Amino acid sequence: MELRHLRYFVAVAEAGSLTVAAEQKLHTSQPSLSRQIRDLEDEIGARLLTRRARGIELTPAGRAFLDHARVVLSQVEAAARGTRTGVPCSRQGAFGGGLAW
Amino acid sequence: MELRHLRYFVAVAEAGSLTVAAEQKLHTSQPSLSRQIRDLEDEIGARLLTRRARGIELTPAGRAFLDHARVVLSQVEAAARGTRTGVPCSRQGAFGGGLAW
DNA sequence: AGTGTTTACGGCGACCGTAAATATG
DNA sequence: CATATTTACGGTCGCCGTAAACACT
Repeated sequence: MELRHLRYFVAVAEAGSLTVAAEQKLHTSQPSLSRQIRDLEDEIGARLLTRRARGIELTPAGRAFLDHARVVLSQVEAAARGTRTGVPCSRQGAFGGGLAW
Repeated sequence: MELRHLRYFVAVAEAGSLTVAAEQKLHTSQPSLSRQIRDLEDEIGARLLTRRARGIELTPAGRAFLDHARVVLSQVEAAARGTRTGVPCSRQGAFGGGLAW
């Protein structure tokens, strides 16, 4: 698993559609995104979203994983910025700037 | 940045050497590892370790980032396992099993 | 039929491994 | 001079994009 998978999954969950997430949020092709999400589900070993005729819907597992993914991504960003600027993590605000830890 | 960079950096920090980390922990080539660490430093915008004649040493920024990286990696693992098994994150032990969040 | 996702397939970029070069004590 | 890291250089694997096929309403 790579951060790319988390970024892709969050975008899909927020857009509610593979097509919309690919074109408007990730600026990649929809088939490529479909493959990455499939790979993520295979690695986790659980179905994260149900494919419907009009977009997708999150499974319970998908909703749980979405929370995890958001936290991880925000913390990665906070780690990079905090390390770069020398600001200790405990001084950073929660979410959008990462959690304090 | 990808999780690969975090995994590589943690291995190097724990081994205290690019060579040892590459051969014994990551089972990859040392030059490839060297490049990935360099890329990570470039993206963060800070030197994470000082190259010495006998292995490496962490900079203050490196020590800070190491803490971040460990937390992120453990949370990613916890997210995957928690989602797979259906166990809510709050029921998982801290470290080695990820933090509760 | 129309929207949306999946599968098939070729191209290209990035990581990787080997080998040579550089640095440090 | 020995150890360790960096740079150079091909090879190969995987991601990406286009096109066609499939599913559902």
